[in-house]
Amino acid sequence: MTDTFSMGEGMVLDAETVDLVIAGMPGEGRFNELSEFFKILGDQTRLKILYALTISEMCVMDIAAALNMERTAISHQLRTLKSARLVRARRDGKSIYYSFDDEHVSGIFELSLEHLSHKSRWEEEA
Amino acid sequence: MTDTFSMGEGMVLDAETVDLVIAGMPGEGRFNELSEFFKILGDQTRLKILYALTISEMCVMDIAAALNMERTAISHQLRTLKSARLVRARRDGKSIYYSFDDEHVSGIFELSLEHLSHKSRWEEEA
DNA sequence: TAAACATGTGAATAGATGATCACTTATATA
DNA sequence: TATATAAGTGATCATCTATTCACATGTTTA
Repeated sequence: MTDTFSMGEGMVLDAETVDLVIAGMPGEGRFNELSEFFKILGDQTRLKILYALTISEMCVMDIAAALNMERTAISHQLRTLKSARLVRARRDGKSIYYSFDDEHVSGIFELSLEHLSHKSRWEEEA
Repeated sequence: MTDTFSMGEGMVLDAETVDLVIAGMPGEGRFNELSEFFKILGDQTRLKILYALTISEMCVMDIAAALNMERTAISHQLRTLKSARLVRARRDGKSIYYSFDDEHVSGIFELSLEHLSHKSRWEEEA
């Protein structure tokens, strides 16, 4: 038996593995960044906006028209995407045009799309 | 002026782009799968569990000990991860051991970790 | 079989979130 | 400058979600 106490939480079965996990565990801030990033992608409206921006930079009203949604809803989501530095805004007259903030981000996004569409389990069950 | 109506929603500035986006837009189900997948990854506890499982398969109490969290909380999240087919359960006596459901999933996960840790903006601001 | 152990489950609660509405800001133009 | 246009903002509301608590299920072993 390798049972032992750890972190004042109670018995563990495999103390060695638990210690390994704890030792290698990334910091709290790291997990926070990661989860925040995925949270942003965890919304259909935002995903659709990002998809639209892979076609071309677009102004708010055109995005709203393409997604058949209210402008304010799009505006709110664009604000979220902008805060997360996923998209960038550029003013041109009365309109404001949005696009991916950089290729790095659009890269991650398109790569995720690719991997998940690659005949995965999620596809099978649709 | 290329202004025109589209989808009964109102004026658009660039009808061509809007139509392009609409034409190429993946189905609703597709976006649903995608957002569901990212939603799962958009939680610190679940990310930590997944990280732990990259080290080794583990039982519930050991995961709870490693993350310094209550067992029921871990149990609930494991249920979520299992429903999403991200992890698999294997009973061994009193314990139930969890691991990644397949390499495809752990691949996506580790790849995401890699890409985001690659000196991205999120790192800079931490 | 009874007790101990590992995990699962459902209800409850607090906190987060997305869409909508009314309103404001900013720009262009008649 | 007054009006129209495009977008942003703050409050509200309905919904969702992560954790906790009390308890149930399933397994081992004394």
